[in-house]
Amino acid sequence: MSCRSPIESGPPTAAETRRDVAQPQVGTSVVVFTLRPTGGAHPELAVLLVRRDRAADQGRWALPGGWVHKGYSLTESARWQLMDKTGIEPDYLEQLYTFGRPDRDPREHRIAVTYFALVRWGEHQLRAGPGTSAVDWFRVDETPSPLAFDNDEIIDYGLRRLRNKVDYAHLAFQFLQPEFTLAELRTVYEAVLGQKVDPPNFRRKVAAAGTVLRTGERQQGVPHRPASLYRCAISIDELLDAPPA
Amino acid sequence: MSCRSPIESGPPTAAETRRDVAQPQVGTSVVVFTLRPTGGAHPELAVLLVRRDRAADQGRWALPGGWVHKGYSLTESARWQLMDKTGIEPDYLEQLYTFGRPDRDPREHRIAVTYFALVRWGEHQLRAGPGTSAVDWFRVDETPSPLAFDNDEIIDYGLRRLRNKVDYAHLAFQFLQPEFTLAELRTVYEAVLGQKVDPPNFRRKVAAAGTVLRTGERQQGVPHRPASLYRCAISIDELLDAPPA
DNA sequence: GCAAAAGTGTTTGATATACACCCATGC
DNA sequence: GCATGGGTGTATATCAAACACTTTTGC
Repeated sequence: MSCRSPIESGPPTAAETRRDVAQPQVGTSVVVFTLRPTGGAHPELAVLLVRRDRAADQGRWALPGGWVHKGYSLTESARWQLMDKTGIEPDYLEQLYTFGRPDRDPREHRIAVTYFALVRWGEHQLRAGPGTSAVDWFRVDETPSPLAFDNDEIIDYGLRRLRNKVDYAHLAFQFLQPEFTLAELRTVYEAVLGQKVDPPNFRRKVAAAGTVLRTGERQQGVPHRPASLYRCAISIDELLDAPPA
Repeated sequence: MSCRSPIESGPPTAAETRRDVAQPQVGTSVVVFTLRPTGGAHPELAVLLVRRDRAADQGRWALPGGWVHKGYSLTESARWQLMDKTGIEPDYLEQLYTFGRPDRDPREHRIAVTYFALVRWGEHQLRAGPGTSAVDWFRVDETPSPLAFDNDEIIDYGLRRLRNKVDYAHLAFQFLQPEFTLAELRTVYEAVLGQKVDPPNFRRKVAAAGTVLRTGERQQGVPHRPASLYRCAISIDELLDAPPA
């Protein structure tokens, strides 16, 4: 218990500035979330996993990803690897964290630049790509344990980020159609946060934030008073992956 | 203005999963902040830069950093490169973001895993390391413009992160001795946030947060009522670089 | 009318801010 | 005493939560 420094481990090897020494491999991994209908009124938060077809944790489920190639940005790499391995092209993609412990992959030192992505349920056709024997969605609290490598840790972190950002930022729209009711928006919050939200207070909150606009249209064919429809009032470009804003 | 997707750029080349294609180089860069006394009552926030001695933006000031070597974690790499290039061994080191646009370095595609670090003024001896002709501190709002590569952008992001975390987390202690007065702690906040803070309210805020403890000792030799001394009540281990907590 | 969910209003408490005021020390 | 900053108290505004209540639709 101290506020001072615990200097860790020992000094490095001899030549530290030489660039001819071997570097770790670099890859991307993506935590893709979606909101899956349950039949009931409460959709559930699900994460996308692929079943590994190759050595090192073969048969285990893992996050989709792949290598980073020279000449392509990290975002491009993540997007393309995700498309290649799973068939999914996400609208929203944001960098999470970069994992680089030498022992996180048993074969060799491999750095993972991780992303998290949000997609609407049903808009994407799953297709298992090279190196994977299956692709599927799993409830975030029911992933097949243990996942490959340090992927449990990465999902935990992605989930934490999603929960932190959903109310202050405007990620919830990524799970909905362009027009939606406030009740639908609220169920997104509830599924992400894992708890009930008071409808009247939620209404005031989003109204005060100014992130939604009434379209003037109303819901139709429901066995109760029809709700007003809304659109999001902000551009996705305002919150895309750029970390420096 | 849309909440839907702007799919960017084109598809990748042919074989996406081959690992024998060239990968970008991987390095770390560190944004080191300190609180530098000014003679007056208000210390100023300063950032550490090195003058580049080699090709590609030679002569420009840049963030200290270097390559990542196989077998060492990213945190270790950042810490060692910082020690090697500047002589500084920071207590607090936290990952910021990973920059990887292919054009961020004119020579070749190079990924930068960036960190930010906090050190106490006067505790470290600056020493220019290999590849650098000088090391020095600069006020955050008076860095020699333009810095090398995309380093201005990286510093902006680090500063934003520091400002966001200083009040809710407990980074301010990293700028102070183990025992300090609340006035000293307040000047840290003021220097980081760039604005005045009301002393009575600040006192209540930190008291309510429970992040400080009275030592029972008091200031001595000041030409006014002596202030109580405090220690931080939390371990640095609780907030070190681990992103997943 | 009744059920069900939309939508409005009100009360309450917690929290942030502004600022008046007293306290303890060196000179 | 007086100046200076340490430290306390208090009034106000703002915001969040809880919940009673009214409205509008299908049946």
